Amino acid sequence: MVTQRSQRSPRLDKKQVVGTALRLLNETGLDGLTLRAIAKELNVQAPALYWHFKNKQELLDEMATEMYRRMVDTPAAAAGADWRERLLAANRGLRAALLGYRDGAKVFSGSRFTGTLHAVEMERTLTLFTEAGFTLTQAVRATSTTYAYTIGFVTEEQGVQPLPGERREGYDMEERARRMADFPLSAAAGAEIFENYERHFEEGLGLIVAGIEARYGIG
Amino acid sequence: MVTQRSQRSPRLDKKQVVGTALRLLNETGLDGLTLRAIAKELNVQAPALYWHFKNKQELLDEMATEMYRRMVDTPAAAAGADWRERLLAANRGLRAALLGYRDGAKVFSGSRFTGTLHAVEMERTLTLFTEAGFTLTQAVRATSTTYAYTIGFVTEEQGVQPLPGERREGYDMEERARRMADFPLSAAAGAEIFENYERHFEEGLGLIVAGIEARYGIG
DNA sequence: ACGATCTCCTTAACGTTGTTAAGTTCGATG
DNA sequence: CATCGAACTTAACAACGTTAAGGAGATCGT
Repeated sequence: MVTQRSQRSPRLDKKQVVGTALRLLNETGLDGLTLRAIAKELNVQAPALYWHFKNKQELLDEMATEMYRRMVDTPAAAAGADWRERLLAANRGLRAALLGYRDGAKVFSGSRFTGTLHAVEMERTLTLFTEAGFTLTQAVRATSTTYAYTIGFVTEEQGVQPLPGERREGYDMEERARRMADFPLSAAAGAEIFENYERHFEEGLGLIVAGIEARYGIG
Repeated sequence: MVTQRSQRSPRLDKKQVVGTALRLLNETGLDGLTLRAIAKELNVQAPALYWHFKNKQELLDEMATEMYRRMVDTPAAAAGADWRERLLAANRGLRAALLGYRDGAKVFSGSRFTGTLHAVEMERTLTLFTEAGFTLTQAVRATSTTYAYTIGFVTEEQGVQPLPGERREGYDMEERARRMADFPLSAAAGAEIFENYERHFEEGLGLIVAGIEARYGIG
């Protein structure tokens, strides 16, 4: 039987698969991201992927790691000499990275990093914080509190707005207003919550930074 | 053919299905929570569930709503006359509710509430906050910042520790210490992060509360 | 009392999914 | 040039969510 590979493409490697999967993620969403779809995009049959990955979760782990890698490579996300600038930049960068992919927050929080890049970055951050006067415990709590906030925030955000510009079905503001007729404050709050995610995120992040300053006495 | 129902149980209703599904969730996890498994538990065939729910997502939405309902019914979670006590109680209650079910945070953040109970509760909270001196915008941001934090925190927590006491594979502390040999601060931070979730959560929540006080000037 | 109707479930089946087993191609190596 | 291992293929499996069609049993109007 004739070989099926219509296109004589060079051999697959992990990086290529991960890159294709990430690109496809934006078109299909996490639910639609099947191994067969990824394989088709690579002119390959689905089981071929099992040569490079133990299973789908391992591919997802690699995707999350690649998302993180690209985030770190973004100059803005790694900037900041002062601890406060760094904290802001890191979390803005994280949010931007997650928003860069449909269901980005879900992929991220459902996977585990491979390699040690995240450790390198963590070490750098903790060093900067302890040198700024934080104890190690304080440094850990400051950074992981904002981290949890950002992950939670974007998870919510992408539940409503899968990609910037799009809007998930069932989030019709008019219909919401109708159901909220008996709850005036909540109705008014809706506009605050479901619009202007950017500003909303900044404000929350600012609250946490203010709390760190107040609580740990480091201005 | 003889009827297959071995046990002449009374008829199904939504509440019963949701309750069974929630109980089963703790045994199987979200991945193992199949319609067939739920149906078997109810001595029913899988398609029977489609009489009560449009699809699986609608059942998950109902499960999330029921989780919320039980949370609100817990006295501790609804307590607090002062805004600060209320904020603490609400988020401790939320975390406890999520930890009550395996993959609770995932179920919660992947679903949408049905009914208007959450609106009732939101209205109550926003009323309390505005009466305490917050503007509506401030009230919304204070509450939803802590909400995002809690969701994000427990998502992380359950990624490592599916149920209190259990521990997901791949989170062996010894092996982690070995990989972190070149990153002393991060290695030391590990103990801080992966143990003592309770205290860690409280500390982060405290940071946000302190930030709200500092930023909005409401003591 | 009795057929009609509606509710709630059953059986059967479909297409898709992740994954495994076994065989095939092909470039590098001895 | 034969050999061998890496990197694929085809074929198949069990399990999943979901739909279609039908059947039992209570309820109701007459």
